Parts: sequence; C-alpha cells; structure tokens
Amino acid sequence: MSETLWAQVARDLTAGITTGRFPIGSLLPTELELCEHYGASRHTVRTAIRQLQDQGLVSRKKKAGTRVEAAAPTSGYRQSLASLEDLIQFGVAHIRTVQETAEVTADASLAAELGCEEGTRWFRISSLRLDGRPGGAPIGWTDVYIDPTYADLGDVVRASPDVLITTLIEQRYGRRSAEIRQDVDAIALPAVRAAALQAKPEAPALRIVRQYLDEKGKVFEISSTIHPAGRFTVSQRLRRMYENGHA
Amino acid sequence: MSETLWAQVARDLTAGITTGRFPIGSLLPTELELCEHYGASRHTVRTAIRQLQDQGLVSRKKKAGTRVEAAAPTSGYRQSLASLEDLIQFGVAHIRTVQETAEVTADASLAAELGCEEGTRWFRISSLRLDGRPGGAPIGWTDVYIDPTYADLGDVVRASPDVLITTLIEQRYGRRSAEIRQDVDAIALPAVRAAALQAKPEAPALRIVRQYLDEKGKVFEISSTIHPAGRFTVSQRLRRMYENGHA
DNA sequence: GGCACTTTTATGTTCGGACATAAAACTCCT
DNA sequence: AGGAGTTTTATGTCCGAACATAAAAGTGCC
Repeated sequence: MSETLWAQVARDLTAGITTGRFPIGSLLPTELELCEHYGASRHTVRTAIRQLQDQGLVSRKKKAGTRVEAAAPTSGYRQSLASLEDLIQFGVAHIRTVQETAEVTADASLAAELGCEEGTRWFRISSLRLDGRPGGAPIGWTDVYIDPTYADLGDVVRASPDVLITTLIEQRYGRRSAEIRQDVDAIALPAVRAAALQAKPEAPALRIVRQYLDEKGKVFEISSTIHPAGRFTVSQRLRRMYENGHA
Repeated sequence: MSETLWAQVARDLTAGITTGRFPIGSLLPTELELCEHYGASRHTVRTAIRQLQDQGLVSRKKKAGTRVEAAAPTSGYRQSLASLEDLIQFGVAHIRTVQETAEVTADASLAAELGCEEGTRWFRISSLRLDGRPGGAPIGWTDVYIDPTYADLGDVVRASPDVLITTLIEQRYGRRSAEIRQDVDAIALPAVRAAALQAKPEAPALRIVRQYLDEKGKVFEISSTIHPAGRFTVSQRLRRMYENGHA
C-alpha cells in the first residue's frame, strides 16, 4: 500500500490529459462516472479532481462539468513579486490623494476600457499619485472601481493614503485577490486629465488596467491608471522555472 | 445563507490567528474540539483547515496537531506563461519581416534605452511585425540586439519569420535564457519610424524593452519594440501562489 | 420564432461513521 | 537512567448518503 487511492486517480487523470486522451477544452467524465470507473467513492474522486484543479489543469462549473484547461502543470517563467519594490511596481503603492468618489454605471465605453459587462455598477475612487516630493509633477491618475457594497471604504481610503485598496478590502471584508489580470497599452492623454497631471492633452501616456479576482473568479475591483510618458515604467523579471518548482 | 459553513470556520480561524488569539508557534484546537465548538462535522472543519494550510498559515502533523506558522498569508503571485497565447504576448511571435541588419555600437542614448553599457557592440536586426492580414497596418517595429558573434543568424532569421530569435539562438548555439527582464513605458513615436508604422510622428506609442539573460546572468539579447497606440496590449495574469506551490 | 417557466443534471456542501497511520507519551524491564 | 516495547491520540484516508445550487436543456405559451 504505497500510494493512496485518490493519488492514483489523480495520477491516472493527469496522464490521460497529458497523453491527449482528454484533450484541452474537452470535458472529463462526471464524478459519478469516475466513481464507477475507479471503484472509488465520490469523496475520493473529488479529492483527486481538486488536486488537478489546484494545478490549474482543469476548471469546474456546476452542471457544465469539469473542463480540461491545460496539458501540463503551469511551468515556464515565474515572476517574483516578493520585494517591496515589486509590490510598488505592481500595486502602485505611491502616496495617493483622493480627488473624488462617485457611484457610476458602466456605459459601452467604460465597459470596454475595464473589460466588464455594460451596465455594471461600480463605486469609483479617483486619486492622484504623487512621488513624495511636493514640487514634482504627479506620477499618474488612478480610477479604482470597487463593488458598491464597499462604498464605505471611501473614508478609509482617504485616511490611509499609502495602503493598497486591495489590502483594505482584504482587511475589512476578508475578500482576497486570488488572481490579478493586468493590461498595459499606450493612449493619448485625455483632455480632462491633462491639467491635473501637468501634461499636454494628446500627449503619449501609459495606461494600466488591473482586474482583481477572488477565489471564485469574480472580479471585485478594477483599477485604471494613466501615467504620462516618462513618469512610470512597468518592470518585470521572469525567471525560468524548473520541474521541481525551483528557479 | 450567504457564506458556506466551512468558509465561516476558516475565516474565524484566520481571524484568530491574525489577532493573536492563536499565536505563531502555538497549536490550534484539535479537529474534534473545533467540531464541537462550531457545531460542524469533521469533514467541514477539515475543509476549513485545508484552506489555511493551502495559504501557508498552518502546518499539520499526525498526532502533533495543527501548528500556526504565519500570521498573514504568504503573498506572492505567479505568472502563468503556459499557453501559446501567453508566449505570443511575451515573445511577440507575430510574423516578422526583416527590414535591415547592421552592426552598431551603443552610444549614450541607445545605452540608456537598452540598459546596457555605453560602447557595447551589438548586431542589430530590425523588423516589422505584421498580424497576417496583408492590408492592415503593422503591429510594431522591433530592433533585436544580439551578440555580434551571432551575426550569421541574420539569414536564418529572414528564413524563419515566425520563430522567436531567442529560440533560434537556443537551437543554434545552445544558449538558453534563464531570465527575462521586461520594461514597458509610453513614448512619442520617433519620426523615423512613423512612415513604416503608418502612424503620425509624436503619436502615442508603447515601447517594450526586453533583456534576455543566460544562466550566468549575462545579457546576450535585447529587444526593443515600438507599438503605436491601440495596436498592441501587454497582458498578464498573476495567480496567488502558496507555500506548497499550489494556487 | 422568442420569451418565460420548469426540469434535469453535475458540481458544491454537509453530515455521520469507520479504519489506518504516524508520532508523541507512557510503561516496563534491565 | 536508558532503551525497548506498548498505548494513546490527532491527523489521514475512505465510504455512504442527503440536500443545495447553478446552469444547461427542455417545455409550453403567446
């Protein structure tokens, strides 16, 4: 008795995926079918499937079934975001001065920018990012969109100008970001932001849109930041990751 | 009935840890005690504890019990570059049409752009990135700088317009990238590139500079790509990573 | 045809019980 | 005291069953 039953099932399913017996995009047999096939209880089969799910090999949805997402455990490059500097890079932890808050409904244009459904309601917190020196031009302008039920965060955000809003939500509501999606592109600086950012309208600017997803894959926060050219650079270091998980 | 029972238990235990009711190094109550305390089954309590374990908050050992290891979840995000789409995003695998090749020496301006020493000699391969449709405007302009000893790659690059230059170097010289550094910022489109990219000079553009380092940390390839606004977006997905390597 | 409603179904949550296993704790003998 | 063997105990594995829930699929009415 070397290997546990659920580990055997997990291994066999993984093998089926990597060998192509269960191609990417296809559905795995249902739990009941797997129970019968392996002569195991549903509990055991679910434990095995959870293993694959944790490795990102499959995703599950009620009624729809278990879908094969990838043929191999996520390997490739690993980004290290351990240091404070990395967090600043990624989360923009610069000092924030809140300019305005409002409850908005996403029209077609905003929905396209944020990558959300049209008609979604958001509570928006707009702020300027400064780099500490009082004299210098601002680094950027950020619009943070959060679930309207968190609207009371507005005051807290003003009170803690150096804490990430994501962190505030986690502390206050226990909702953690399990995944972050970031899109970076270039745009012409919108005229309405030119004055506040001390730059010319239509000047080149970097736009960073980040979606924060919880464990269930639901987006609960979106931020859109605009940096005039030369004031901010998105930096990353990716190291090749080996099978054993080390870099 | 908003939150599941096991999630409530997990949250309460997490709160107990962060508030110091269960200090680091101490042992949590046994499963049976927690069952009684929360009026839940052992299965439910175990699911909750597994959550904390996955987050690296506690460790478990038979007989010894459940030990508190950390007061806050180990944060750290992992970037998944598993799918082909991700590789295209990162390596720009679009079809390439080589425009010119030359041997250059980095002056102060180029050294600043590439982040290398002034005076370094490079072999430069300049190419346009197309997206397949013959009619459309190009996606971007790429200057790839490689060690002059690899100059004979110029012909190979022309012959294989859809293969990453990094891959070619690896195949031909066995030199593998162990780390990639990427910097993204916004610039005004240089006048000399405007015509080829079918855009106006000074128009907003995205610039992506990537350094490829080998195992010893030596940079052997640098690429600088310019994309006029709206033609390219740098996309990333980061998933929270836990101690055990799972997500 | 298209919209509103009901049914079906696969996964999610929760319970209760049983036995296995590893490691600490204890006992006992020399 | 100290090592060998036994007991205790908390976690690990596994089963069976029931109900909840979300989403697809089917149904029927206008």
